[in-house]
Amino acid sequence: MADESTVLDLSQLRRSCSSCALSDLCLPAGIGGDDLEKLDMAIRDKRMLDRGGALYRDGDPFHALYVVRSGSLKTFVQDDTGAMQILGFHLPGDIVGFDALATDRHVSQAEALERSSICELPYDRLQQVTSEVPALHRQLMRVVSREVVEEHRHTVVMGRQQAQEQLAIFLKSLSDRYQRLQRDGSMLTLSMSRYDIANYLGLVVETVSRLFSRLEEMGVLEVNRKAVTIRRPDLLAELCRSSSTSPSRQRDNG
Amino acid sequence: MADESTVLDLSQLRRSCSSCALSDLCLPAGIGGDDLEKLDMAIRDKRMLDRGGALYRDGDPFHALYVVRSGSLKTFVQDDTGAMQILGFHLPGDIVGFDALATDRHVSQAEALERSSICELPYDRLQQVTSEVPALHRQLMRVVSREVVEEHRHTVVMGRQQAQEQLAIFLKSLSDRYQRLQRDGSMLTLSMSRYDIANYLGLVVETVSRLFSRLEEMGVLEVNRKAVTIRRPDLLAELCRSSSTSPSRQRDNG
DNA sequence: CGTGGACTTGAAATGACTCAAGGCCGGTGG
DNA sequence: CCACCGGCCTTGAGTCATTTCAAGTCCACG
Repeated sequence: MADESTVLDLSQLRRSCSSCALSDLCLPAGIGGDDLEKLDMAIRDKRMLDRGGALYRDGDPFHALYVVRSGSLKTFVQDDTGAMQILGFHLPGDIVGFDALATDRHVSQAEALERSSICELPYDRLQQVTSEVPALHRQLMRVVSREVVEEHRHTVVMGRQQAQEQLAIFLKSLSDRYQRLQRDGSMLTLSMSRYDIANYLGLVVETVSRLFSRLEEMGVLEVNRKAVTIRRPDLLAELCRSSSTSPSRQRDNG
Repeated sequence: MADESTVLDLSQLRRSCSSCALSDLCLPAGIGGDDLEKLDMAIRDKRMLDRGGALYRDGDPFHALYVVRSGSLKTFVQDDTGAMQILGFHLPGDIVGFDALATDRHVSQAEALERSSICELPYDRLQQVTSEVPALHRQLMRVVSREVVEEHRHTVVMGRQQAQEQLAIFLKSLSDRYQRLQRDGSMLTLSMSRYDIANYLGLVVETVSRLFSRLEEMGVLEVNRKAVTIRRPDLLAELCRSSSTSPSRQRDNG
């Protein structure tokens, strides 16, 4: 799966949403034949990023949206002291860069977690196509809305009081995303570090490490560095909503 | 401020983005005269909500975006057990409802925190106008991008380890929003309950209550139920980045 | 004036953090 | 090929902030 991009002929993959396995996940979803050709015209050459390579940095002028083709990214913000907060992990089919639309400058950063291939969608070309293809406009709004909903999910995870619950939800959601990509949802390859996971969840790395060990002891997971196997999906699902019985968060008491 | 909406003539306010004090904050920002008229056509009658009144519920079919004109809202999700997670608090000029664009159904809820006046923007009309006014399309993307960035901010707050820091940032950000609305940023009226604040930050209500007391003891705030006065903005700003010296979150160690 | 919900406060329990040490692995250079 | 190094990860012990549990107060409202 990791070397897919190196095996395929790069030039062949240029401008070919129709031939892309992700077409029904990312932008072209629900867009017909002729319009798809027009969309292809808006896509610039793919871009390869090595692990740690930056797709964009805080303050960069906005000029494109990006689709992950293979590999994975993290997006994050850093405050003036250099403290980082991870905003999301992005798998193939995910689109990043929406943060810059408001101010024409990126206000977050995107970085490859492993060798990754990225589709670049220059925004001026995209706008041009959008004006010709109303369906694409609608689709673009859908995609950015998906982003909003995805961040709601992140908020819900961070709002949990129990760290174990947070990690369980994180793993389950990763598993779900794997399945949507036709991968085996029980065999996760965590391209992000434990530090990243901890940061994403608002925890410290030791807590995350201990939780992995605990979940392994419980027989839920089999952990081997970055390779995590979900042995008991049923138990994992259980843990996602276990101690949600805390009364203060229980209801809508406004 | 709370009775502004009742003082003004309701019918006069209908379809009048140009006469709205919020015009440079919400959708019409950066849209010229003629186009503004067209936009006005997309706006349906205003809607009043009483405290606790629902603007939309989880599962409701999508048909409009909403602008807060006066008052305030909270948006939140509830899981199957009824546990709530607050996603945001929304002041005049804020637009809500973007969550539904992806699936044509709302996947969150919006509820008034006090008597509030809402502009309704039926999406089909909006789309119609959008096709005639390209600048509006661009503006719409800007606005939803602002939403994305705003949620990033929420994520950063929730990621903090110290509850006091979280509350300080929450109050400071509320103060900043007040100032953008030409209000006195040092006199906050918390229309949301302590439960809501706690939930929004991922804490329990007792912790929030204690923190208010502590901040008052420290001379930072003067707390009087829902009325909070910021006595020492300098100290408050200090607290926002105080204990950010925790090493695990410090840098980008991926 | 009484009731109920929101809020506050105290005391105790606990789960996550901090600090510290050690293990593991991949990469590098001899 | 092996030894060394450094970063990532794990584990342990102790501390502490936050949660939990339990009263009790305040205020709005009927």
